[in-house]
Amino acid sequence: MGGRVTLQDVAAAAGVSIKTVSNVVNDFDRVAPETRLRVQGVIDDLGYRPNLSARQLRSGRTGVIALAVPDLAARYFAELATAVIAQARRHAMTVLIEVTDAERSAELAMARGLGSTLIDGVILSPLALSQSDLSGKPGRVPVVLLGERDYAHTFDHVLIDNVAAARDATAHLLATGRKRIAAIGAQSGPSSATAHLRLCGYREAVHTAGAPELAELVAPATHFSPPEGAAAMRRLLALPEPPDAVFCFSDMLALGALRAAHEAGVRVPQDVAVVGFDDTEEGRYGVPSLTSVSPDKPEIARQAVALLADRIESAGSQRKPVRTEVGYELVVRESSAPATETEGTL
Amino acid sequence: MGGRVTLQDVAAAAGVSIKTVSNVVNDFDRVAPETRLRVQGVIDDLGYRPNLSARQLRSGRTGVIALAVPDLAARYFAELATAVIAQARRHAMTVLIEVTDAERSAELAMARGLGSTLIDGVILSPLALSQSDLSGKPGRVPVVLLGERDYAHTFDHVLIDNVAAARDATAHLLATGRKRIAAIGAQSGPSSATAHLRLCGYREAVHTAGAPELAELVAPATHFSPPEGAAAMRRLLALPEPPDAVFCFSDMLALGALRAAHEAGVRVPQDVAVVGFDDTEEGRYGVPSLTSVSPDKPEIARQAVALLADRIESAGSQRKPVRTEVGYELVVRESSAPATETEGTL
DNA sequence: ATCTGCGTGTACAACGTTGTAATCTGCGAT
DNA sequence: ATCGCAGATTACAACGTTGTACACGCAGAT
Repeated sequence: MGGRVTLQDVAAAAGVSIKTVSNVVNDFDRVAPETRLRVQGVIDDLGYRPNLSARQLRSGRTGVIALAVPDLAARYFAELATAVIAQARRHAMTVLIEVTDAERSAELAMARGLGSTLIDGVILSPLALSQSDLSGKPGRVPVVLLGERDYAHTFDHVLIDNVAAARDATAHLLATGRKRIAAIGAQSGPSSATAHLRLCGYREAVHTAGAPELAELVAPATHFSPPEGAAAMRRLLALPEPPDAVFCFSDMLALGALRAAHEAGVRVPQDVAVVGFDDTEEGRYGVPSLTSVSPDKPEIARQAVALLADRIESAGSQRKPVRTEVGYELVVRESSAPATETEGTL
Repeated sequence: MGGRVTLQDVAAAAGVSIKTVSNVVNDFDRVAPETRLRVQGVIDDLGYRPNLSARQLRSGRTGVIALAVPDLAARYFAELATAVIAQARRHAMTVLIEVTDAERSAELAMARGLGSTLIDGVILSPLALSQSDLSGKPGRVPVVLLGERDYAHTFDHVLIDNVAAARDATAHLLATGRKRIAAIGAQSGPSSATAHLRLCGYREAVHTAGAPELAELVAPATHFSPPEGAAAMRRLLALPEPPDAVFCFSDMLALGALRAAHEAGVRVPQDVAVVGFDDTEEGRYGVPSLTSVSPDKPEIARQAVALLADRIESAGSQRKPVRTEVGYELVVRESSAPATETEGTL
């Protein structure tokens, strides 16, 4: 089993030429059924496995795609990665995961197709990239972007309607009778498409409801992490008139916020309702369980891999970039239940 | 920038032979300083990047290692993966992540070095593999195992002392005055090394303290997931004499247990203390925050990558497999605070 | 002036695969 | 019997890289 078996070896053992074996392996049609059977037998016996390097060298393909995410430890991306790996398998592709640490340079490098030469394409989840970073020429390899607005139609692109989702989440809080809705996760600068879109949705909902939009209720966060969420929540709770609901731009922020509320002796959802974004498993099993916007991750993965695979197949053909929108859902759990109904739960 | 630049192109532009460029790229010594400088300049100008496929085809290396984990969405592995990626970068290697879904066949395939031919080596975190599965011949590629007992010294191997860690965790609960300590996460069958070791540690501690060891207090769990933890906790709480402390074999189990306790109106840590294992971030930000055994993940990653890199470098040389033990720490948080001290916190 | 030797640089082959084009076989049609 | 033809198989080259072996030029030694 140890030493590599090559086409050469199989060919010798089967008494045919290398190319015939290659044809069998690749399921080409110009092979007589009986030959095919015999060769296949030898392949199985010897345990032949094609050398991907040689294959790529010849054909330009490796069957490996890269998934570039800001942070793998962020549950959302771990779940997304799992979904992408599963989808890639269905396309007979392997996934190489890159962690960009949300650094602009790293994301840019991936978008340009640098990184490993081994990859056929990239699925990139940009956090730090601005629109102008990507508007330029596409790089060496096919790229599919995830989760942002369409970057000047330069790349294929899978996203959810962040504005609508944020609006729905905020509207839900208003519908449960909350009046002072805060937002956690605002980010300034051009590099923060996601945060910006969610903030827009939040504002739209607040505006539609005729509620006052107070600058003091919009809390910034540099990272979408629990510590940032906790810090922001502490600031909000320290206000003279604290909010009675908080819409967090990610579940990690929300978990931090829950934590801060707990420490401050503020009850969730009785005193303040909390809604997150991403619907990660830790939110589902938090105490209280977290209401959250749930993007359809499997569908995102399916679309992204399909688009990338298509782009790879038809290399050269100049298909126009596609923008695919994927659904989401607001999953209501304890953290935003109307104050009256929840008393009994405890 | 689009079309690939090859050694050929650089050589032509610099007026030297292909091999000389290759020598510059690989930092060989048979190149005159001035030539080196000139060639390097052209390389930079043209943006040459070596084709890894061709390189491997020739030299047998890709600079890509695989990390095979049971489940990427499990926070522990996501954090571990992040650490491994960081370490690999320091060795100029890229990481390809495989998800085995804790399936024996998939783990076995990785251990045998199947999967992609592109990889130079594998770091495998086995869950379902039994000792005998691995005792056989090592496969095609170097393999480093994580987190289990030493498999018959066939492979390099990085682990923490699971028995001691579990013993410490349990002893900690006993030290805070708990009497009836339950365990969640027991698994039967030969394929469950981790669970088995942690159960041993738990038993040792209970035994040492002279406490009665009750079979009813040991709850099994097929997966280390929140739902399983919650189900187990519900069963324990339904006992005529429920436990006053629970040692969970993973943080995910513990989070489920916390959840179940909350739903049952049982207070943590006042009524029942909970300790987890893995020290994942969601445990740290849970309510209450989770006491947990914290393996030194960065060190695990460092050792594993170093061992693998060494094994790859010295291919052929028959260095004996190494067993490296890495430290851990019990991080005490709210979920196991002595009942008296915590009253004020709420 | 020739030889030796060292410091540089180069030609060639090979890694395992696949696309192209050529060859071979057998069979029906002429 | 010969030709043509289609199906089946094969030879060859090439992908980009690196190890081996050799060639070149120039110094100092003979």
